Amino acid sequence: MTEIQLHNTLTQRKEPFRPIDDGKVRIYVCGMTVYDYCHLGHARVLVAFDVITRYLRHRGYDVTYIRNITDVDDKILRRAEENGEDFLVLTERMIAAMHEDEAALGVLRPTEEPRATDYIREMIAMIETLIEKGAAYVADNGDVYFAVASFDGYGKLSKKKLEDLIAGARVDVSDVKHSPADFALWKAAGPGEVSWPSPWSNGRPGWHIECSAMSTTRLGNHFDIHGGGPDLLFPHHENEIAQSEAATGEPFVNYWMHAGAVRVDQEKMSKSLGNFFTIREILETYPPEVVRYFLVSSHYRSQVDYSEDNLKEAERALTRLYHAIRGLTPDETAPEGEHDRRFSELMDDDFNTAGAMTVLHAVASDINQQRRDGDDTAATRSAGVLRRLGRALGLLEQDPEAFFQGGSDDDLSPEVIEEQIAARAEARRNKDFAEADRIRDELAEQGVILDDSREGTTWRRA
RNA sequence: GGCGCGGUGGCAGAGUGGUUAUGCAGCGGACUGCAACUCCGUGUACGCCGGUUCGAUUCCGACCCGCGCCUCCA
Repeated sequence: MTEIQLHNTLTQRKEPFRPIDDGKVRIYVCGMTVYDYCHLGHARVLVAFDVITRYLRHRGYDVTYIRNITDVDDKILRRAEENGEDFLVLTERMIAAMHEDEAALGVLRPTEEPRATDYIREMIAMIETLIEKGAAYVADNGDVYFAVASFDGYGKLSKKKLEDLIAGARVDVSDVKHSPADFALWKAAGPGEVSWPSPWSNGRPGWHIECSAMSTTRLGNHFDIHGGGPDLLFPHHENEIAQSEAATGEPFVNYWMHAGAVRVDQEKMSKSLGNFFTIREILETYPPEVVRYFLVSSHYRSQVDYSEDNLKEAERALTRLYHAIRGLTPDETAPEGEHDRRFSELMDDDFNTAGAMTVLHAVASDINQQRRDGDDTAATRSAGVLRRLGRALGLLEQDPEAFFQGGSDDDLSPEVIEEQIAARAEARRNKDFAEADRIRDELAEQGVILDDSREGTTWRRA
């Protein structure tokens, strides 16, 4: 068994993965800010780290996976105000929606999902420590800022130089910060704004401090992996390192992992650009597992382009895999063989899911051949291998019939389809091929495709 | 401007110092009443220019192009 190699943003290269505690992995991923529905970019991160944690478990690690929920911030408060609702009502609704979306995509729930509002006390304690250590200061207006210049390693993750950041910053004469690069740990609230009491002002936490407080509280000061979306690298993660290491005096995280961006029409999909597709929108057109297949079929660090063609292709490819196991009872006790070995080799190499996908297709080819040769025992075993490998990626977990025939209530019912198939079989027996073809065409128009075989006719929805 | 990533066959997308993944689409054949599905066969691609090498798509350098971050954003 080879050693897992993973790409570390900190060192910008692949490194052998060695957890701090043998056999245990502690991982923290920055989750959603819950003021709107999840878009495909969120799905990318959700699925990427779902695959990573699934695979680490598949390899036998005891994984503690923490993914936070940011349930208080300026965007949330603004949106709640626009909607004329309490921000807690908004965030509860969005959290429920997020859980629905991720469940649809086959994303397993993290070990824990801490919410920022439950960690205000820990954040205040951390800020107090930072002030005591001289790494933070209280501004005249009651805000608290992190003094970036006090932290030697600032910029080590994003490879930025402090001088450049200061030189490039916009000059704001009214700014209460000592340096333009300093960032807020605590923001004093205005009249009527949501706030919590603190030693400095009634206010709310800055964005970055919540992740430092939640990650170190749940996982300890020093843990293995920290992940997130590509745009969190700077400033969010850079600031997390500065705060956490300044406060604890310990190294924060060993491996930083960042997913690639999702693009649409040559531009990054993002909320600020307004060009995003929400997960629920996409699921109106494509089965959830197709969306997952699409995401998993490229490497987590590479950029992906959302397009109808790409989703359709993913659908055809996934159909091929399900078709291979359709009608079989996969034997998952099948001994591990060359395919398992190759799959692990690829996945060990920085979670190369795109490569691993070729193994799934190779197994599907085996199955198709074995079935054609009438070797049901071999086919059943191969199907077990396919199921096993698929599960490590969160794919092929459905009953094939559900995948092929699942539809909505306004679709043609299975009973009607079966009747039509019987009628067509009768016509074929009578050599009335015109009638047989008419029935087949009619079903096709309603999105039902017939597959004839020696054993009879099966159907699936287009 | 600073920092970083990438340019692979019709498309998507892995990978490798020499035997050219995989999927989709296409083409030929088998199967089929005809199709579909499936099977067999078929495609010699690695931005440009130099260098290293017996040999580079793969290593090094320059260049061109695209993208991301530098502001809230997964």
